[in-house]
Amino acid sequence: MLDIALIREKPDWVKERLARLNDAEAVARIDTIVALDKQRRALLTEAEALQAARNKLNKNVGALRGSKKLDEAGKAVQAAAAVQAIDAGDYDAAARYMTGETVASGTGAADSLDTLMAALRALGERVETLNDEVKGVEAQLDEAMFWLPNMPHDSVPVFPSDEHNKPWPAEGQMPEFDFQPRPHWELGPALGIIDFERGVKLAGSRGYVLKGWGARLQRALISFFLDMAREKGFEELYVPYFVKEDMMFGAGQFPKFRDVVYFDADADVYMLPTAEVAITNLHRDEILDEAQLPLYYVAHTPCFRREKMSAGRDVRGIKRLHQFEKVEMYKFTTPETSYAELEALVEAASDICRALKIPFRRLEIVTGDLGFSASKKYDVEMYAPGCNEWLEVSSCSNTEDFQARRSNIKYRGGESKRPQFVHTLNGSGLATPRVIIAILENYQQADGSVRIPDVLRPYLGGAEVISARG
RNA sequence: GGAGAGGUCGCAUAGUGGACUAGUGCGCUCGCCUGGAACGCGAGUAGGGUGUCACAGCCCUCGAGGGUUCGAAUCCCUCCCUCUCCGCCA
Repeated sequence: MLDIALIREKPDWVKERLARLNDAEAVARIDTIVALDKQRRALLTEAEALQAARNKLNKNVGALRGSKKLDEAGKAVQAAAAVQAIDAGDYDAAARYMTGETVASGTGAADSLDTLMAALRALGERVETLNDEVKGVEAQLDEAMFWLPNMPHDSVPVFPSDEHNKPWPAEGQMPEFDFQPRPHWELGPALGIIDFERGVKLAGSRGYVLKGWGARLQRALISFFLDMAREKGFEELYVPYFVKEDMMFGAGQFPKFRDVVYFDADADVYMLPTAEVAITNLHRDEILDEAQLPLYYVAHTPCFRREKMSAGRDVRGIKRLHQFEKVEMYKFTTPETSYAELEALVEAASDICRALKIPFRRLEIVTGDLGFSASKKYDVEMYAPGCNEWLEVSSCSNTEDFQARRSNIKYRGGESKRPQFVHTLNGSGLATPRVIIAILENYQQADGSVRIPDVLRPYLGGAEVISARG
């Protein structure tokens, strides 16, 4: 969510930023938002003035009805005058007649008090009508605001699409083979550690089963990832794998990416497409102390994605799946430190690649490929020689206060008066089974066996090689 | 899943139709007192919206949403959550 006040004050500046995303729809939305905001405030002024009048008159009517100074005839006279004032729109005068502060002249009919009640009822109904109008406009405004993507940081290269994402120089030793390296979709089944046929039998397209060393390798990786993060100060979390709808809005998945998630209509909950959704909302509706920041969290969860948009793409192997495992690192920070924290986050992901001794590179994401929530984003890609691809194993983003606004997460600074929004960052550290692809393809040997990276051996009982013999 | 009790300010509690402009205690902050502290005394102590140069002011929020009423923390309905007991269960 962007700041409505910023849009109100500098619509053209915001448009220019959004234009960098190559998202014409987002830019066009600004005019709609400005108009709705204006309409909302005009209605609100009117509604609140009337509401204030109603509150005051309702309070005074009790005083009039219960007045000991006035007899019935006297009350009728005051009531009649009050009704006249209300009809004329002079609510202050009406209030004074009702308290007896202004003594009315003339006569009052016997039913003047009833007439006054009716006038108050009518006033109440007008307030309700106006409030409904305000709510209607607010709903439209919220809808428009929720569809608006985040603005790119000034440092993000301005290009229209992912073809222009800027790779940094690769790090690590590129593997050299004296044989033709095989892709993982051959190695896995040959080793008996990936079973595609039975996976599809169980779950349909993109289903897979990891067996034996495949399953153990994944479990080892997850433990290793969590340990790496913990050593860097991330607190480990175990979170729900499904969340309520508001959480999906809070993290920026909804409304735009509604069709990528699995939904339990009966319980009205959504399966996580990433742990980021759960962790973002961990501190929803909270005001944190500045002294608590930065907060570092890490969680391992499965991730469920329908991959509707990419039906037919990457159907081979275990690169793009409906279900995969990911260790997610997450930070809540102050605005001052979030960009330094982003660099540290990418380094944390890179350190895992270094420890596994797999060649990797950082990809600087351009404006046209930033996604919905990020202000700035880096991907980390591992090289896979078998399929000759760079595999995205991590994506690290600073969303600035975009998610914090949606989830209402603030902090109170030392001296500062008003709570302000935190910045949130997320980065995979890392995702599997993609890392399994990289291990199989980088560590394969001529006989089809695969060496186990040194750092994982302690997690696998000291084993050094995975071979078809088991 | 069944039966019952409950959800009010950071925490604890009061509040059964208008005086609630939500009281009190604790906690916290500031001041006075003190050589310094404790005690005591005094003041302050939510969030959001609107508005303003900034204040002020006004509006909303007592789990959520509806309803009754001139007026709802308070009465009615629906839902959510928590607790106790029972049943089932890794």
